[in-house]
Amino acid sequence: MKYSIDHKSPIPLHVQAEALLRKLIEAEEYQNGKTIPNEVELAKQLAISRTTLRQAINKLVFEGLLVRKKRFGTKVANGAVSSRSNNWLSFSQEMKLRGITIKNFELHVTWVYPDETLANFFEIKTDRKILKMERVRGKTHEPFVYFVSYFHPRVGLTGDEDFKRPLYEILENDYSTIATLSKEEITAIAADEFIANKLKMEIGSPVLFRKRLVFDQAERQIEYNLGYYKGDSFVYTVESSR
Amino acid sequence: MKYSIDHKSPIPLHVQAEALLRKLIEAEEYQNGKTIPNEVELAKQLAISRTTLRQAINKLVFEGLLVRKKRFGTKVANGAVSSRSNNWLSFSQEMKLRGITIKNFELHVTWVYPDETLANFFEIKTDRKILKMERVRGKTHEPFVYFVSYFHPRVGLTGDEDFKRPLYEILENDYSTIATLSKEEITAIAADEFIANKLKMEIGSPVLFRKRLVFDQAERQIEYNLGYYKGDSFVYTVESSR
DNA sequence: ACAAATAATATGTACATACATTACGATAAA
DNA sequence: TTTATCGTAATGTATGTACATATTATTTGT
Repeated sequence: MKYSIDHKSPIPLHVQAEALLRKLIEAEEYQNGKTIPNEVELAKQLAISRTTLRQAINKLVFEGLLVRKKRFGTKVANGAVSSRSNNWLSFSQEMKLRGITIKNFELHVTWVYPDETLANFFEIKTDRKILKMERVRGKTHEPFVYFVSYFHPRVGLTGDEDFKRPLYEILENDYSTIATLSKEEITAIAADEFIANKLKMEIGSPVLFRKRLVFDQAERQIEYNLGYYKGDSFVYTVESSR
Repeated sequence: MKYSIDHKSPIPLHVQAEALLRKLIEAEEYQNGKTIPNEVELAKQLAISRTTLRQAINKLVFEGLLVRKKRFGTKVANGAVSSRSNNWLSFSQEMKLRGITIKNFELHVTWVYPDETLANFFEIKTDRKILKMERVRGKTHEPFVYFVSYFHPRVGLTGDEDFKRPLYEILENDYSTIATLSKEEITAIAADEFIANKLKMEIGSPVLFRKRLVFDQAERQIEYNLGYYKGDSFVYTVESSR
């Protein structure tokens, strides 16, 4: 066992255990589809109680990373290895499999000071930095999707943390922010007067309405987005309320 | 206390407790923003141990329905009251707030036998019924969005279970299917040769690509969708793989 | 040889218990 | 009046223990 648990650390044991399991899965120490050691055994190895270990495993099961099966054991979910499988890279790989080639994408992540509006939205002060993420996805030199997302400081990103190493590592050390889930709902609607006016487009133009729920252990936030075509690029505005 | 827990029932106590809390929140017995009784007290009331009660609360916290705060207590998440808040009804209400009126929507839910393709996709036999959900959203008599979704029998719907009472009630009694989360990712892309061919449309036409992760405690499933405009209606096809 | 009973082994459920941590409020000291 | 300190009430963390349940593997009976 390469890694182990530090009983003197202020970080809760179950959180450490969760992180450790994540690492082992990601490093494919525990491989795709294979079972991990049984709870009693593993608890003994890590020198923690089975109850505590289960707390850690539960989270990963809930996330879909691990799958429990009685008598058989707990295995790494098939095709779901590591948190990487939901990120941009795997996305483009999947697209490739479908015969779609995607080139020239850009990703820009920065910490910025929010303007008045955003600060209000997040209910923080303007001197507290938030994470800004811009994504441009393109195909043969023509970018056609542009995302801008801002994240509340409390929300430690949302599952595709893998986009940029250094940042990922920063977050990796603060496991209190890890249990984050997001849920999205997107609808294609026709712009009515209100929206058409707001976006300076004609009534009836197709608009994407995106509702995004981000929730960590602490609180839930809702983000609204309106997306529309502008020329030959697709613009995604962070609209929103809470 | 109107409801209580049946210690003789084969249904696990923590599952019963979870269901009970859900009911109380939904019935607004425990109101939006208000704290629920403290854990020690509530455990005593329900005649279960605090540990067991916490197991139930944990799930709801993870879902975002409840919010814990030390010293203060556990409150019903603000603006998130009951599972209803994420469903179609609340959606249209929100739209109304934004000045958009949505009328004439239809919702059709049936249990159907899957065809060969779908059965393959879900890895079930063709004699096992699956849930089919059709949604039409319209505005002033013109439907502009059409959804078709199929759900794996194991997945007990995904959070907007509230669309039709009888069915919701069926599921309500099988709490093993309740801990379901879904995660969606939608991208607007320009159709390339592959897609254009598949959907019989011109290269470059705007297409929605939807990737949907549904995972319950047992397993994770991925659903891919391609959406496109056909005349003045929007068609959403269930594509995909697992 | 094959079916039925049984054992073994993993997770699942449940409890009692203890102490840690956090944050607010009240009280005391400067 | 302001600042420290301390008490308290909630959740947070952690363990030990016990028995239930489901599933596979083995043994037993015909």
